[in-house]
Amino acid sequence: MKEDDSNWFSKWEEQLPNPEELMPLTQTLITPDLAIAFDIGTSNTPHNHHHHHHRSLQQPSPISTPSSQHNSGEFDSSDLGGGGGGGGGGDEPARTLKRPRLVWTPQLHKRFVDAVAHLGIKNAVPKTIMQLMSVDGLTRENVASHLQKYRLYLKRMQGLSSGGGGGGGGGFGSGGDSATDRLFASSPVPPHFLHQPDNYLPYMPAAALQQQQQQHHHHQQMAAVAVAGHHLHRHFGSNHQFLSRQSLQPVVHRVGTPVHNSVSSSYVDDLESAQEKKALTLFPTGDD
DNA sequence: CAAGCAATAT
DNA sequence: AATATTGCTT
Repeated sequence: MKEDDSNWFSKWEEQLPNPEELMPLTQTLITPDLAIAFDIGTSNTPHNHHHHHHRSLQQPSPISTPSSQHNSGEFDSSDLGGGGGGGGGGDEPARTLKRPRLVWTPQLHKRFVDAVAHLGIKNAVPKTIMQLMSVDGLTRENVASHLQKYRLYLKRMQGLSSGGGGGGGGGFGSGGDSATDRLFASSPVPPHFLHQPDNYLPYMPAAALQQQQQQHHHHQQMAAVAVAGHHLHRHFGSNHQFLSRQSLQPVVHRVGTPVHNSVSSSYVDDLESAQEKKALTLFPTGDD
């Protein structure tokens, strides 16, 4: 029996490239206008009239999508977002702008799980998780939706497996694992997730609580947001994945806060289940 | 308003 | 299928 395409696809998932490797980080992917136009609205920012809308939501990433193995670096990213893209005449699409669907890559999910783990179940609410993840482009709703699903996944698991559940690579319902579960299963589930949320870590989350949507730091953080231009099809031809990075804003960021943002830097993503034990230093504290 | 959750929509 | 969105409750 030959392993069908799913095989390479699976491997691709696991070996998921880190942003650093793929992203030359040549330019800001999301323009400030766009950024504020979109996600900030989640909290407040009633209305900013900005008649300037760039539609450069995504750029043709140099990334070879799994399917485009032999991509020639063509940018067919085309419209996307609508930005209206090319819409032609109308350049007032800002109102109807829709964000592309977020693709939860294993790496991104890992970040999500890490955030939840470090926050504790109790403090792990969408807004906080979102802030802790520090991923540009992530909205509260993105997280909320994912969190909901994730909780269902956890519950589902508590029922059938007490032992294999958390194991990275564990978690396989006997016959009940859907592809969705594969995503969730790709990251190690902290043990206390599966139990009753007894009061753990009564302290510590303080450092994590930052109020700011706008990111600061002009350094490498990890932002791996992939957006689907169209429906995801794992077929050759049309499949674009874009890794976006943090968009740096010219915003003056105050250093007056005695609290260090070590939050973001405290993250160390390690791929434990990876075949390769390449320890990814997402936050090279040394290169600073 | 934010969060949680089920149902529903795309 | 995977996410987003909506409705309703807390």
